[in-house]
Amino acid sequence: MAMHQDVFALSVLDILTSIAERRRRDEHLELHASEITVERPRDRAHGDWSTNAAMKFAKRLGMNPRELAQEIVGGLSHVDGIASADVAGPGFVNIRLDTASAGRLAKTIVDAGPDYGRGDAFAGQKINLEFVSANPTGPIHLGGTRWAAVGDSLARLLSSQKGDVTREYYFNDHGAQIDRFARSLVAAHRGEPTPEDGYGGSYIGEIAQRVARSHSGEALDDMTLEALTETFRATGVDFMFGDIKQSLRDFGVHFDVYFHENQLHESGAVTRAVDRLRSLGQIFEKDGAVWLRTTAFGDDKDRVVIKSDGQPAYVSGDLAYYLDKRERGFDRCLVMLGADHHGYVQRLMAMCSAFGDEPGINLQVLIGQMVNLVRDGDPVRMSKRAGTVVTLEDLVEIVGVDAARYALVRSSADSNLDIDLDLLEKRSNDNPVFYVQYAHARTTNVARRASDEGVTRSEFQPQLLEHDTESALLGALQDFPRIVRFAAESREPYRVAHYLEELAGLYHRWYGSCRVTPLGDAPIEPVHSTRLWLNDASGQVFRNGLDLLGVSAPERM
RNA sequence: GCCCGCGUAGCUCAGUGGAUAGAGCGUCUGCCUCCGGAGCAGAAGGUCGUAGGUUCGAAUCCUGUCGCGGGCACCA
Repeated sequence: MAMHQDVFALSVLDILTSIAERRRRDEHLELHASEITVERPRDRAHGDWSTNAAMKFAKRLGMNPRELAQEIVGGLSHVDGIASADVAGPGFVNIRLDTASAGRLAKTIVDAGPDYGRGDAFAGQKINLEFVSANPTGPIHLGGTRWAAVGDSLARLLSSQKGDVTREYYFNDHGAQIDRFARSLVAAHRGEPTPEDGYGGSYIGEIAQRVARSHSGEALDDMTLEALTETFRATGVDFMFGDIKQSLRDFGVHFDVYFHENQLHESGAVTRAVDRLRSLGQIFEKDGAVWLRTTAFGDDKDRVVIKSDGQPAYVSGDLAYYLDKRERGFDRCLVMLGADHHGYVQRLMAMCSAFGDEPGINLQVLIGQMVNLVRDGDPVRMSKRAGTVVTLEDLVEIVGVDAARYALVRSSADSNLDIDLDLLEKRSNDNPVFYVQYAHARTTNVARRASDEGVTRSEFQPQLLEHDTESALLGALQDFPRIVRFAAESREPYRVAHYLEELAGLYHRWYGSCRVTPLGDAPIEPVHSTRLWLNDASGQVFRNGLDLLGVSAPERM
């Protein structure tokens, strides 16, 4: 498929080079294709493509920008596929495609089908994407839900670019928070109040009952407190984790690997990681503890790896886990963390450097800001099951999977997000996700009607796609592969959602202006079948885009 | 005190140094005699927190400052 953008950039480069040679100023000039940007103008009235090359290079060529722009226009007017080029404003060059050249895209997309938008930007890369990783001490809260939606979508984006992606969940079943969870279960079982540092919420009672039922043949009451706590710990964690997995499945998110922290400690991986760092000269001992010299890599203080009581500190698990991922062959480890863990990032990066790896390449940490549910302008904090936090299940129950995933994935993770339940729940028809889904449903409906009336994709005459709304729609359709690639590279799935909303608007406008089935008894003409190609191409892009977000593309609504 | 993120329309948010700063919702006015009105056309609504700086050009980059959120353990 010819990428107009790239072709035009090369043409501009040729023109600039020949001007430079003519003016014998090439000895002062270094021209690189990467410096020339051919972009979509924000305002479509300015044309299909636009370049600011004249303004950027005017000084270096010793010309004024508009004069240079005029020369570029002269050169571009002979390029294949260009209908016209004009100088505008301070020296922009605006390019307009001829309609046949632009319209051929409709057939290209239909022929490519689900492959339209795929690329190979991440070909050959083995990527580990770790996300959610919520502790099995309670249901997944909203922050984890955001990561489930964003992480799953990011995995789809990276895969669409030929990345070899493994989705991984780090199951933290080792530390003190599990002890508190176990004590809370035991207290609930015995009808005692929740321990001061324990977990509240009705789910604790539920899990405690399920644990008791599953051990009904055994004499729980005769056990020592220690044995009882051990029983509730092991079985309770299993139940809790089963619930979490079920919630994620219901949310449409699956993981390839559930990695248990326990196995790092049991397999000696922690010791091996420390030994490795020691041999690299990054370890020292002080006050009876074993330290990692993270200050050598920008951390604000050194970190304890093995505490003076001989127990491994929390970091040691991450050291071992990272080394394990690298040994499993992942060149790129992506880790998604909530904003409440962002203080940890510098430490992780220092750790990566200590192993001799490159932070930002071999290890990248993505931080997501907090999510709040809001109703009537006030934060919603109560959950039926968990008491003080809102959970994934709560959100899905209220608004459904599609609306929940879409709302969480459509904003940049860098922003604190307030989700308005009034909007998602009461007026769900006006929700952006429905706007996009309806556009898709409309494409299938138009195709159905066309088929009933005898309009088929028998003819394709792209020069007939000449309406303003058609060139705007084609322009957006052509952007899709670029958007997908950019979203994957910047790890920002929300860009796909933003794009789809824009595309939906353009499609609806086109629908209002251009008919696929003729009015009344009017005959079926080539323009109708050609428009059916455009309609079906639009539907295909909606499907491909929604699929990248993990949101369904219904045929009827 | 130090570190990270964010301050853009009434609300929720886009805006990859470019042209008149955008979308959805909300408000107001039109459009169902034919492919689904969950739609379209139009109106109103902005000191891009604030003060400087860099640049031909700044919402965007830099510095200060104010506000909001989050974090600063031999806890996990």
